[in-house]
Amino acid sequence: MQGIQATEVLTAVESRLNTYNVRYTAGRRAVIDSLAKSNGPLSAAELFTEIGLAVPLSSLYRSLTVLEEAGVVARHFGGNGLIRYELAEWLLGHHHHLVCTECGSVEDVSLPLSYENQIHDLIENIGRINSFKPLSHVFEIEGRCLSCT
Amino acid sequence: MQGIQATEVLTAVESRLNTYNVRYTAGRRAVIDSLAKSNGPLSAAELFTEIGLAVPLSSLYRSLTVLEEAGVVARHFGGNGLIRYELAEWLLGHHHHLVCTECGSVEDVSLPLSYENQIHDLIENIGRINSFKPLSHVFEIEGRCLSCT
DNA sequence: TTCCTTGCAAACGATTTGCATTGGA
DNA sequence: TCCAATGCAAATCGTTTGCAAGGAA
Repeated sequence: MQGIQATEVLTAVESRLNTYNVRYTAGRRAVIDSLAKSNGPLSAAELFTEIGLAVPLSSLYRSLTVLEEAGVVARHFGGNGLIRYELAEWLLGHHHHLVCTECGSVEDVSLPLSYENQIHDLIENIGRINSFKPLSHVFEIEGRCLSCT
Repeated sequence: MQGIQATEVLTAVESRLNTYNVRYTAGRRAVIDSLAKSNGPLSAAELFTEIGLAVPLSSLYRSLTVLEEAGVVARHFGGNGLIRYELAEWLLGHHHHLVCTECGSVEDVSLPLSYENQIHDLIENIGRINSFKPLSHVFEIEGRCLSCT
């Protein structure tokens, strides 16, 4: 994990929201806390049950929108068509996802640097071949997780 | 493109649907024709305007469901959260997607075999490291397409 | 006839929005 | 105080379904 430490996440988010003039309210804290605890991206529904019914769904969505605009949360459109949310890359570190086709869970994985370099070079070459300017990429592995084997 | 020739696609689909006892009706033909002409996956809405208003959306969705069950069409959950449809891999050949973050278009790309091998090996290794049994993968490159540069 | 397919309209789940109220700086 | 943030209910979007009518074997 090249991201900052878990304990630092909260203060990092707080200062970032300050510079964006966005209040760090209880509802938004609850979202950040849940995402920081999770070891994979969560859908709105998962966050809802996770947080408890204290925060209504509509507020949850509004929090997610605001937090995304402030750059502390990232949307993630993954296999199976669900929208999931996770902390932004500068907080969490660059990573990829293992998606279990059985139970639907999504787990973060960090790859060894040599693997990331390989992927990076591949993408550069593909972009060059196709006159396409690559900015980011989605690289997910689908399969069976340990508990679903 | 390791898929079969475009002219053969239609007859290949027809014989496959026959073995599945699924009729190859005008509406379904329209779907297959549009997908065969496209050089990237299409959403239901895109297919709708593409085909013309002759086929109502609900029938379009039903066609897509049937064609997917028969294995001639594949769903694809991509960036920006839209569900897009494309011909199955045995018709189209294995490929990846270039997703334009500007205009939202998705273009198919076939990679040189050596690249595919690299990706395959990477995935195998990652699976081994994480005790995760890889079955398939999503590898998409996001960036600016030629006309949006 | 019999079963598959279609069209329309209504239902549905996920997400967004309007508006009046609350709460923090 | 004042504006941002919230809660609720209603609206919206993409997709699915019930049901009755149409069409092929």
